Amino acid sequence: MAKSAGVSIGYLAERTGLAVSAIRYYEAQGLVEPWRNAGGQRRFHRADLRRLSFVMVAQKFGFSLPEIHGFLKSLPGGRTPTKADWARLSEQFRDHLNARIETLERLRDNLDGCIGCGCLSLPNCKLYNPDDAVAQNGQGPRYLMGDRPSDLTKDGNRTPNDDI
Amino acid sequence: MAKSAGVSIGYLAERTGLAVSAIRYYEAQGLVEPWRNAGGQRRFHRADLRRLSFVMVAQKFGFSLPEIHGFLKSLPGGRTPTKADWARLSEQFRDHLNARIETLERLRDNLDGCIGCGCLSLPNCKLYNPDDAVAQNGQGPRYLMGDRPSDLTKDGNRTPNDDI
DNA sequence: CTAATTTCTCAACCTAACTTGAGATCAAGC
DNA sequence: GCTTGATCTCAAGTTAGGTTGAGAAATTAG
Repeated sequence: MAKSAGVSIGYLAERTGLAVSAIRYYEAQGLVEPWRNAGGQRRFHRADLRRLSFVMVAQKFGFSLPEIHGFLKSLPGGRTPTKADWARLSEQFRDHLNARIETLERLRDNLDGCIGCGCLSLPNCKLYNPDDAVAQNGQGPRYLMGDRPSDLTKDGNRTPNDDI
Repeated sequence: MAKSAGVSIGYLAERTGLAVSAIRYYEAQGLVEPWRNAGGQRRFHRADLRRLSFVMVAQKFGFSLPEIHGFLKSLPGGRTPTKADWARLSEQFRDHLNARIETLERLRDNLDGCIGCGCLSLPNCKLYNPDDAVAQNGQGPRYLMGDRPSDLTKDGNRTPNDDI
């Protein structure tokens, strides 16, 4: 059970293709927890190679680093994902991915239904529904196309075709 | 043909749901081009309501502001999109969306094929293919999981099961 | 032993799409 | 005329996921 010499950050960088700076950043985010050698340099477990690979795959599936942190913490003892862990986690991955695919398909279908409908001017346009937002940028616009519900009832004297 | 009084930035903000600051930002990006009144305040064409709506929809479909700028500039005379313009542009939107959906589906299918395969350790894992990246963040890791091709041939003395 | 690599820390920079704040001016209602 | 409220400019801040650079110390190669 003696703690082996461990591997250097440069080794992990070379093996994973990650930049050294990225690995340090991941440490800052709590995704890996190296110890230090006598000279103050980071030493990693060999298993961190798998851990970092897991991070890379999870990122590819659209998870944020905090979410990935959550996955890793959810493992018994915070261990590096094993084959069995991976089988369980990959289900979550697929659900996540399916949800994203569905959102995009709904958006596409609404677009199809909107071609030639004069769309951009209609309050009842399906693209109007804010809940269907792709929502990949947290701070995007809150409404899609004017006419908040209260607007129409409050403002009586507009010439209908004057707007938009 | 006299230039009408135009509408204020606050009016557009209220009608579109955009923040005033966002509309100013869009102006800085060249998406709208208001003129100024005597007091130096911005005045917009009513048609800019449709123009901004177009920007919002296009964003929802995953286009960047520079790309949207390109769409708007491509219109005859740089005009605000008409119904016919919209029909043409929406085809591009759909193509864009379909491409994104396909990428995600490929990723999901590769995941399905990988469950239980011990995946994260195999250089021939399908998730390894860098070209399949979701690529929504421009500066993600360049390789997925260690073992760059040259690595295996160069480094002769590794114990196979020692890695990852 | 010396030179060349690595690694260290820490702050600053990067992109995208905005927001926030300060301090000043403009426009509108009474 | 006066007081709100809207608008103005311009710089700086925000989030995510890192990168870059400076200057110093550790490690490795020969």
